[in-house]
Amino acid sequence: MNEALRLENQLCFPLYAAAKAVTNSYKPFLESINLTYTQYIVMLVLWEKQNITVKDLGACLYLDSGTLTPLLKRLEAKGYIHRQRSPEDERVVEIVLSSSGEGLRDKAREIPKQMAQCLPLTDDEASTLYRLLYKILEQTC
Amino acid sequence: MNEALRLENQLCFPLYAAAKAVTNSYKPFLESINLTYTQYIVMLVLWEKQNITVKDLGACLYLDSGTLTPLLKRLEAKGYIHRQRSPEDERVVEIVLSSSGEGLRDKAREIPKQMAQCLPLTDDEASTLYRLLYKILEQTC
DNA sequence: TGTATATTAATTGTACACAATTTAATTGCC
DNA sequence: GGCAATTAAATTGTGTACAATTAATATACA
Repeated sequence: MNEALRLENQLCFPLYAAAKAVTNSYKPFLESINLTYTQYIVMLVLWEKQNITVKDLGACLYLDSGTLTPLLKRLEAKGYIHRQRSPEDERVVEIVLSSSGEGLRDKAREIPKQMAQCLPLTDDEASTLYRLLYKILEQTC
Repeated sequence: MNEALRLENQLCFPLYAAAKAVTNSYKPFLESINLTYTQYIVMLVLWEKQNITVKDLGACLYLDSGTLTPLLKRLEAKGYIHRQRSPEDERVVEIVLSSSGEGLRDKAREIPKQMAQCLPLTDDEASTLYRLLYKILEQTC
């Protein structure tokens, strides 16, 4: 028997499944502001920065233009952002928060607290998990 | 300013991003046996069980028929599995490992070790992470 | 200056994920 | 036995993800 190939001996699987479980548990909260999970993390960046290029957004979120371009067009269609070519460099697309997107921030304010209540972790466990996940994110080959 | 909405204060984001990073780092290994990551975890289950219903497979892996049905058809097209309706209950589809799928196990034997070398975690860190992730998986509302 | 190289988004194609619905088969209950 | 309710997959539709290619623009440098 090959113990190494047993599903329960994999670390990747609970990581994969827990990530899906958590993003799914956001859905009821995000539905009320008409966002998917990925759209939500894009809005998190824009609520901090007001504007950012597609390239930098991709670097922040580990997403490429194949994912971002259609997603940003959907956010634009919902009126939360504007997309415009940079006048200095026509290759660059700037994403700018609209006033409607800015207003969404107030409605989102309670979401982190509500989500924290969904997660069955103590503060210590959450900070341990946070540290280990960033270690993976920054150093996995 | 709303600290709670800052990207760096979210636990969900490193979870989401690390899960993607890890499944992506499987790609070079899985390419050699012509599997995607999700197909790989399906094969892990079949290498343990030989056969299983679609329903039970979905319960193991937290996937529904909308994901599994087309994925299993692709695995069948590659010759790794057979799909057959149960004679006792025609609603049920049984997934059975083919001899080609069985043979794939030998080629997969080294993958867990290779992946462990990609992850920058000590054994202790890995087991802590494992425990926290299963806690999330089993108890998140 | 003109051209090769590099950079940035967009596009194309494949493969998940999952909600919602549909279809077929089975079970429960009178 | 007959019909409502339930169950299991499949289907449909939307939205990621990401590799690979393309198109447009900018830069470097001979």
